[in-house]
Amino acid sequence: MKNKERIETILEYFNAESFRDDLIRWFKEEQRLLPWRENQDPYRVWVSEIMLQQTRVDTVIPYFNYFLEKFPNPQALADAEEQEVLKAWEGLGYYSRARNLQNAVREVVEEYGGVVPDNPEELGKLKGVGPYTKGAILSIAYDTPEPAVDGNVMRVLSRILHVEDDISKQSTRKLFEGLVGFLVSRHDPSSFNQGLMELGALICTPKTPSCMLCPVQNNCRAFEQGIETELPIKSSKKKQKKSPYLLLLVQNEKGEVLIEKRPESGLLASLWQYPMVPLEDIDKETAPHWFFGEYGLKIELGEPITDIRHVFSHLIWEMGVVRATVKDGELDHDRARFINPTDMSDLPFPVSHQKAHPYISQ
DNA sequence: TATCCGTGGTG
DNA sequence: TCACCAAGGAT
Repeated sequence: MKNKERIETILEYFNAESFRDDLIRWFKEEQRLLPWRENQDPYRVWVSEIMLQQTRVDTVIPYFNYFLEKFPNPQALADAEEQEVLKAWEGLGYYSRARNLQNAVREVVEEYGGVVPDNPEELGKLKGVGPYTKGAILSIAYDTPEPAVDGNVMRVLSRILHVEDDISKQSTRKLFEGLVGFLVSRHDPSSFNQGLMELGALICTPKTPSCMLCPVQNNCRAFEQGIETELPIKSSKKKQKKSPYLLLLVQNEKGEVLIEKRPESGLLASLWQYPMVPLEDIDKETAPHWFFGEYGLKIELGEPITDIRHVFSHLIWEMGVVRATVKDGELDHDRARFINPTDMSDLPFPVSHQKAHPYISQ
């Protein structure tokens, strides 16, 4: 297995014993007192892990307390109406978590006598229980040495072990599960897994980690090299923002078409384009008669021609192309002019070709 | 594999 | 102001 070789390479000169001991010692001394840490009740651990998915600890605490007051055990949650459960979840977000949790709890009540399974196979089949939650329940509630890899763990171990894999890729999580599988304490897997997450939450934070306070600083390769803020590698999949426009083909009495020059700096600097108006700036009351104030023209909108979509790395223009004719006024603008369409025969023409650029180089 | 699912905090 | 998140999972 290729992953196994990588794991062995990564851990070859790593002092796992020292790391484990320091981490667990620190966790036992410094861990926050949280409601779900009062005992090892698998049901409480389960509920807490679901609530904590993509959700801050401070946000979860009051919900957790209320939820367990209302549904103190699997039977109580199984017997409740779904609307009752959703009501208790109201404001937490990701409401499918609540529905899945209740469905899974009902399955536990019916299939396992109300006892949360203590093995990976049965646990992993439950709705809403993925690889992380499965490992968290097994290790925290049942002291089983299973990896529980979440965002904290990947960030912490990326730094500790100097792993440069992109943590936004799903395959990377498997690498870290393999690494934790070797590193996890057989003696106290609960404190080890929780310690990794607690370290990520309190010390090894995303932007400005408190390395001077870190209990495992001596075993951190990123700190040793001064690159802790460079890790983890995470390809920001920030989705392109969509910007809807109206692209106007404004014709004067000679049949010429209006084009404008973009600003000299910024996106597509100094390139010519057909006038584009953000859709949100258009007053639908005045359409189709429209005073094109910026250019000193009064125009009348014609029929829509087509839609053009232009994708940049960081944004998307979605342009509705509309024909328009000049009704009145004189062009008065230093960065706009009318051009004879036949002069543009060799230039990209956005109307006739969907994939062509909406702007004109010159 | 990429997207979607919610909300409130933050630099 | 606003992108980026914070103990993921389902599809």
